[in-house]
Amino acid sequence: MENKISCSIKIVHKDALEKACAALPNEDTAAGLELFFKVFADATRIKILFALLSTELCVCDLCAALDMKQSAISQQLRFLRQMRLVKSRQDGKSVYYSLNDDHINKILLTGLEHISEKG
Amino acid sequence: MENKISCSIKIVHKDALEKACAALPNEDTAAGLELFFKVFADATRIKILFALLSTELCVCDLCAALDMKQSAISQQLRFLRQMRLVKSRQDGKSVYYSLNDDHINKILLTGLEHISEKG
DNA sequence: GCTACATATCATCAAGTGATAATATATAGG
DNA sequence: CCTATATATTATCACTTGATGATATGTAGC
Repeated sequence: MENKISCSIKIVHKDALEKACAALPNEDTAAGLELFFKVFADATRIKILFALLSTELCVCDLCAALDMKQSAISQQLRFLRQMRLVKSRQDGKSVYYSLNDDHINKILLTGLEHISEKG
Repeated sequence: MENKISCSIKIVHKDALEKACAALPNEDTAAGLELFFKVFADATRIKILFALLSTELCVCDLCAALDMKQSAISQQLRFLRQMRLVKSRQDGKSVYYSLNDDHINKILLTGLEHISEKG
């Protein structure tokens, strides 16, 4: 029998299963991680963040840099603002966006390292 | 005129725009980063990775630990395998999965740090 | 070969996502 | 106040995604 027990229908490995369950994050943590990584899981948002790494930019600048429609940029900026990754300040008719999180650079670099390692 | 030039319709900031464009990743890099982060942008995959951090597990174990259908687990495992984040070995009728990437722990920790900082 | 079990794959479907066009809001200048 | 510009918001739509059920593949024991 080694370390196997019957679990309703299937056979599972008792010790391993207990370890696995103990290692699992709770639902809130899992959802939080999912949301955190989702922010970076989109090419448009990634480009916006890279652009803002170099300098503060208004919405128009981002539209020009990414060659995308203003509404699309604004929508992604709203998401990034809600996630507290960017902040905005108004000056005249323009709204200037800049990064609001010191870790963004590190996070993006982690990703870059990873994809450069894989062929 | 400060630093503004006319760009087709809108007004952009020349210096800032040049910096932003220079900072942009190319399409391949952006797509690679998007894919990389997408792997972690799903609660089911996150749970699988956490579970595998603790020990090697067969598909059945993961189904039990996450309380999900076998086909759903297998699909996510296939994706993780294609991304080279996990590897599998067959032993009898079971297939055992384990992590195939040293950075997974670090990446997950980065996410955990980040969400714990935000209220 | 037949059966039982474990895993993989496939088809389907509901939900989420992101770009677009259209519209609304806000600001500056006359 | 009226106009032009900049940004935000909304509705729509095509596309993606992830879970499910059904089915196929594969392995072990008889």
